[in-house]
Amino acid sequence: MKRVTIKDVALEAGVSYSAVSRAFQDGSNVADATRRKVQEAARKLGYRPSPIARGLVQGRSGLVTLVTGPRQSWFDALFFDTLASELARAGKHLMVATVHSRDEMETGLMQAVDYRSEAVIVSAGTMSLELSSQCVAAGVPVILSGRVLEARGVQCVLADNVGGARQAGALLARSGKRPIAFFGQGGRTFADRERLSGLASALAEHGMAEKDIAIADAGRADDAINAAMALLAGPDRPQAVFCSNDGLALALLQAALQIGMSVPEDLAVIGFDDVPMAGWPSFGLTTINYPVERVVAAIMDCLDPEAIAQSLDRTGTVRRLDTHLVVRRTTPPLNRLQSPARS
Amino acid sequence: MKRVTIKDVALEAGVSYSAVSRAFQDGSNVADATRRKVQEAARKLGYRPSPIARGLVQGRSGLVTLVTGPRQSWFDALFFDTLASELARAGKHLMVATVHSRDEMETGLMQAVDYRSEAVIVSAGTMSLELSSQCVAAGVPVILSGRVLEARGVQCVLADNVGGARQAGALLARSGKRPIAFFGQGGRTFADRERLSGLASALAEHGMAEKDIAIADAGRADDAINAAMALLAGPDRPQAVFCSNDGLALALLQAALQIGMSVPEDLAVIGFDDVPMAGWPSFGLTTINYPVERVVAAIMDCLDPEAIAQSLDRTGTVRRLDTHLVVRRTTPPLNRLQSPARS
DNA sequence: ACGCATGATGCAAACGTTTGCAACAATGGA
DNA sequence: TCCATTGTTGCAAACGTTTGCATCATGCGT
Repeated sequence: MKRVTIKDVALEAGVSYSAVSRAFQDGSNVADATRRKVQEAARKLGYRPSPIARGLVQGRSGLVTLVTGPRQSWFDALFFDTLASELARAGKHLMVATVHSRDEMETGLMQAVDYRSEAVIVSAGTMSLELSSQCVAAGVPVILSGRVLEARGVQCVLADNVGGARQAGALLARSGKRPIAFFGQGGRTFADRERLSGLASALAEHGMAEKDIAIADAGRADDAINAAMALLAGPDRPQAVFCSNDGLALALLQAALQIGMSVPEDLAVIGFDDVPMAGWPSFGLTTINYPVERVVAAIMDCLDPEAIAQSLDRTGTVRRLDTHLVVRRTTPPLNRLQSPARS
Repeated sequence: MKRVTIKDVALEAGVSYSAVSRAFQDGSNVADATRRKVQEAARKLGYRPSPIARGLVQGRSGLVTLVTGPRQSWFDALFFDTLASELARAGKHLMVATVHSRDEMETGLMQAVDYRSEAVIVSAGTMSLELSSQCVAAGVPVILSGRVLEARGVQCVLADNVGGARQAGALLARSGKRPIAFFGQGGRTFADRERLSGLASALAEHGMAEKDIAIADAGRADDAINAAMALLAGPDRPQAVFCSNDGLALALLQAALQIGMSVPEDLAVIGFDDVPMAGWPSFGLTTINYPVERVVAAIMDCLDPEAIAQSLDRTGTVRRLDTHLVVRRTTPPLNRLQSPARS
C-alpha cells in the first residue's frame, strides 16, 4: 500500500505542499480557509505526518530516550510506568535503552544521540562528566534521575536522601533499640551512599559513631531475602534496621517473620520510597515517602524547552525533592520513644 | 557543533559518498582497500550513521515498538526487562507505547506505524482484527504476546494456559480439599479466561461441575490483598485456590498468613508463571512454570525477516509454549494425594 | 591483441518533510 | 490614486542517507 504523503494532500486540497506542511504546525501563517481545506483533504486521504522525515530536517525526532537498568526495586518499576504515561500524555515518544554494565552506558547514550532525541533521561548506571558533555555537545540535553552531576546541559532530579535518612535515623535512635544497622546496596548507587551518610549524621547527633552502624549489603535483588536472613542470623543481630529502599525492607520483614522475630518488638524496620505495597495492611512498613509522581513531574519540567535552554546557559540545575517520614507499624509507637537528642 | 556526515567522511577518504554508504553495509560491493580507507576516515572524524536519514529512504527505522500497559504483575515486569535486553543484544531499538484504555490502543499502534517500526509487539490491551490488519497493511508486522488472533501478518506467542491449568486442577482435585476456588482477573485477559477454562476442564474430569468453582476477582493489582482477604473471609471459604498468576498467589499467601491459616494444611495454593519470587524460601509457592526467557526467545524468532515473510504469506503463526507444574510447599506433598481420576 | 564479463565506483534521484526567500494579493492610510 | 504594510502563498533548497543506473578499469578467455 502506497503511503499517502504531503503531496497527495496538497493535490487533493489544491494547494502547494508547503501550505500543507504549514497547516499542520500551529505558529504559522495560514489562512483559516486553507487550513480547513487541508485538514479536510488529509482526513479524507488518511494522511499521517511522518515523524522521521520531519526529524531529518528539524534535527529532532520527537523521541525521548530513557537509559535504565533492569528494574531492581518496586520504585524503579513504578517510576518507569509513571514516566511512560506522562510522556505519552505530553505527546513525546519513549525509546528505552537498557544498560547492565558500565560500558553499555555509552551505547545507550549514543543511541539517544543517533536518534536525535529531545533529551536523554538516565536512571541507572554511572554517568561520567565526559560522557554527559559528549551528549550535550551533540545537542541532547541530559536529565539525571537519582544522582547529581553539575555540568552544562545536565539537569538532575533526586530525593533529599540525607534529609529523609536523618529522620529515619532520629526515629531509630530515639527508639532506644541497639544495635542499629543499615541494610543497603553496598554503596553502589548514589542514593544508597547518601542515605547511609544521612543515617550516620543523625546517629552522630545522638552520640553514636559511624562504626556503631552495622552495614549489610543486599547484593542483587534476588538475594535480598538471603541477605536479610544473614543479617538477622549474624553474630550481633540488630534490633533496628534502616533499609536503603522498600524492597529491601519488605524482604527483611519477610525474613523476620520466617525466623519468628516479632516486629516492631524485636526488630524495628524503616524503608525508603514508600511504594504502594509498603502501605498494604499486611506490611504496614514505616518508611520515608518519596513520591514517584513528583519525581516524574520534575522530570517533565526538565523537558520544557525553556528549562533546557536555561540549563544550557548556566551550569545545570538540580532539583531536590522533599521526603518525609511515614510512621506505620514496623517501628515502635511514637509515644514510647525517648525524647529527641536536643530541644 | 556541526554534525559529521557521510560527505565529510567521503571528502576525508577521497571517495564518493556512495562509496562511504556502501562501506557501512555488509552485502555490498566495495573493494577492501576502499572500505578500510573509509572506516579509517570515519573513525578519525567520529562519524556516526544517522538512523533517521537511513530510515527515511529505507522505510524502516530500526525501531521495534512495544505496546504495553502498566505492569500489573511480576511476570510483566520481568518480561519487559528480558525483552529489552534481548532486543538490545540483537541491535534493535525499543520504543514503548503505554496503553491504559481500549482507545489508546490505536494511538500506540499508529505510533508504531508512523515511526516505521520493524514490528510492533503487543502485550497489553485488546487487539481487534481491524486494527491489526491496518498495521500489517501499513507494513508493520504484529506480534501478539499472551493472546491469539489469527490473521495475515500477525504472529502470536503464548503459554499453553489450558495445559498448565489442567495440571494445577488435577493436583488440587487429588488433594481432596474442597471447595476449590479460582482467584483471577474476572476474565479481563485472554490468559485469565484460558486458565479458568483449563481448571474447569480438569475438575470436570474429577466429577466436579463448573458451578463448584468459586470465582474471585482480584480487581486492580493494588487490591489483590484485599480481594484475597475477602475471599478467605467469605461465607464458604475455599480450602484450595488456583490463582491466575503468581502475584495473586503471593497476595493470597500473605492474606492467609495474616488471618492465621496455615498453608498447605488449611489452604492449598497454586500460582501461574513461576516468577523468581515464587521460589524464594519464604514463599515456596507451588506454581505453573512459564519461563519468560522462552517467551522472549519466541518473540525474537518472530522478528526474524523470514518468519515475518512467512506470516505475511499464510495466515499468521501461533507459538504455544509448554508449561509445567512445579510443586513446592503451598500444596500438600505428592505422596499424600488421592490417586488420579482415571488410569 | 580483442572483446566480454565482472567488480568497483560515481552520479543523481529518490525518501517526506520544513523553511528562507521572494512573489503576490489585499488592505488601509495619505 | 498610489504606496506601504500586512498576511498568504509557492518555489526550491535543505536534511543525511540509500540505491538504480551508467561508467570505467581490470582481468580473463580466445
